[in-house]
Amino acid sequence: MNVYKDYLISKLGMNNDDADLFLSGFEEVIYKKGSFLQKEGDKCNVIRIILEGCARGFVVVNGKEISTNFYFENDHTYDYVNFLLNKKGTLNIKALDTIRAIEMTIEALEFLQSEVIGFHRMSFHMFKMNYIKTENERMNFIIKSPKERYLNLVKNNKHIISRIPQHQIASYIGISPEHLSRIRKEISTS
Amino acid sequence: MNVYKDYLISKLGMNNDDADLFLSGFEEVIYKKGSFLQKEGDKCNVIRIILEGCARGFVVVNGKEISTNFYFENDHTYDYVNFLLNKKGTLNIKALDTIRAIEMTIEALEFLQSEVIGFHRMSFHMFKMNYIKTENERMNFIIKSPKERYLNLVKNNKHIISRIPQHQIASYIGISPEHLSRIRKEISTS
DNA sequence: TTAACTCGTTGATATTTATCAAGAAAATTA
DNA sequence: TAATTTTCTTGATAAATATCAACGAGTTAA
Repeated sequence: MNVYKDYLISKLGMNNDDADLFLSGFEEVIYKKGSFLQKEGDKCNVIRIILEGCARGFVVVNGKEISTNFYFENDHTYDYVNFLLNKKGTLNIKALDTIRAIEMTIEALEFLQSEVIGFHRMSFHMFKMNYIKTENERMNFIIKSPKERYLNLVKNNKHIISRIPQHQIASYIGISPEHLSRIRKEISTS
Repeated sequence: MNVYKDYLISKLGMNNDDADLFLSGFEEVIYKKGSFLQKEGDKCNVIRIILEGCARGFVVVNGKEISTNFYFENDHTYDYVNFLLNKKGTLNIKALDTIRAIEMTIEALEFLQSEVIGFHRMSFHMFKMNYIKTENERMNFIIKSPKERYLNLVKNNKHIISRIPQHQIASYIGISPEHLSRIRKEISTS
């Protein structure tokens, strides 16, 4: 967990003791490549942070898997929307590599948040960062063409380009795998 | 401001005194129809809550105005993403009606949030609700067709359908005004 | 009241994108 | 290594969507 502790301290500004207290609520878990971290219909009652490996969030529409998120080191993987709405999860999350993660029940997290104001602030902060990402992606669907959305990933999300299969990236930016292939060809010959 | 006070108490669970304290930081402002609440490049240093009327957020791309948000009673209209990133606003917000709103500097808000833990929790809560909306819209771009996105508005956002001109709704769901017109025709004859 | 403007619709056409089918290249497994 | 599966590419065609142009109905403003 030390990698994540470093992240809490250096990136999120926690002090050493708070970081230890926060991490004490977690348990380490391994997911094998191809296994599910979460299936559609599961209750979302655990928060999960990836320490190593990456995962893909997807929904199944007309028998096809459509990617909605990718998760990497230090990312949270839980279905926050359905947790907030107290509904069952609608998301599948599958390991693309062997994953090492830490997990805590949401009840434990909420207790920490209510007892230690620093945690509450930190949760809010992490949430804001996540919001910025989501809002930017939403705006990109309104404003940009598929080609521009792809170039945006190339520029700002190299980890997605380098670690995720191309056909899964395609659905993430809202196009077919064939079309993404042609967009890439067009880019490379210009 | 009493309408918004009722909203704070009944919908967001604040008590009477906290609601009064919160509202004491605000000043009431009127915007005439067609005027700008905010222009691209403005510093985002004020939070604004609409009491009456509605407004449209848009960006200009290739000389065309593309709608990115609509704001109604009780909505916040500030450019949160650019505020968080400490950048200049990228959004234009224009009054579609005469608007009555209340405004507070962000510094004043942050002071209240740091002094009164209830405000901090409330801010987080409002933020979460906003996040759910944004994330759902992002997912709709990935998963749903333009027709389905429009039907979704008809079902869940009647205030948008009834109060916003159709060609502005079109860009909001990522299509041309002509295409939305044809989608509507198709729906009405089936 | 007339003139100008906004809004929605429709048709013709061009462009973009999806779908279907096949195969090559790369990675994984037996 | 051979076999299998996954991934990516390409071509042909179909479907979806944008663009351009025109028009009429309402609204707003002079």
